[in-house]
Amino acid sequence: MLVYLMSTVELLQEMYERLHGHFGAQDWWPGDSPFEIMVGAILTQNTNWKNVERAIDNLKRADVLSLAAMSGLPRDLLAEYIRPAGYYNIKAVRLQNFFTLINGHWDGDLDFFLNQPRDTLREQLLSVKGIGPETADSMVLYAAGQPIFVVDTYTHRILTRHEIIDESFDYHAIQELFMDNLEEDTCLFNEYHALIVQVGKDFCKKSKPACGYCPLAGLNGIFVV
DNA sequence: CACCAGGCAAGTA
DNA sequence: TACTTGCATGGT
Repeated sequence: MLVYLMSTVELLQEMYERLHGHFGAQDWWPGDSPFEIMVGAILTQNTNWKNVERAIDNLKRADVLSLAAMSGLPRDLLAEYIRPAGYYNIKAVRLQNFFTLINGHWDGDLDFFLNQPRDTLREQLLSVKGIGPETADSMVLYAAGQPIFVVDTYTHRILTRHEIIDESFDYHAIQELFMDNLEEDTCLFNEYHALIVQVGKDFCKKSKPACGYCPLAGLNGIFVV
């Protein structure tokens, strides 16, 4: 009997096709402007998106959802607006650190900032205290529209449960796995990450490995119980 | 009631 | 280097 093992390229393509076939296009990121997307990226850290929407809505109703307006807010007031997103004191500081980068080094010109070469842009974002790899990559991909693969906890959990990687793979290793084996395509990376989040929410919760009806069941020959 | 959500940084050993 | 902890609201 002949056993055929998929290559990594085929595996990641198969995974994408299954997810896209099951969930359809996700059309991320929900946000009306690059600035809103970047604010949302900081607010959604370890936080349900629904709560982020409440915070964004507060900012919109106060008519301060712009770089100029938000930069001028005292920290306490900013924290009050974003309270529903949780961690509001820390996130207020993180937002202000981000504003300082754009205003200080780029004279408040967000479009110019976002049009830098990808790796330079990523480095600048990572230099901000409060912007880590996932937040930076979310901004690069969804606000700047430049091709980079966003990794999150669901990505790590799904890949380990299907024995595509072992526990030791860190953020960068997982990112390389996708980027070395897929076409460097903004639209593909955009959809792929969004689909992973969706299948994670529905089928791959931390304490509920109920993947019986999961669209990824049997991927890589592994039927997760 | 416990647990989780589209992380990150600082502290400890 | 490799864990652990603080941050905090709102939903299930």
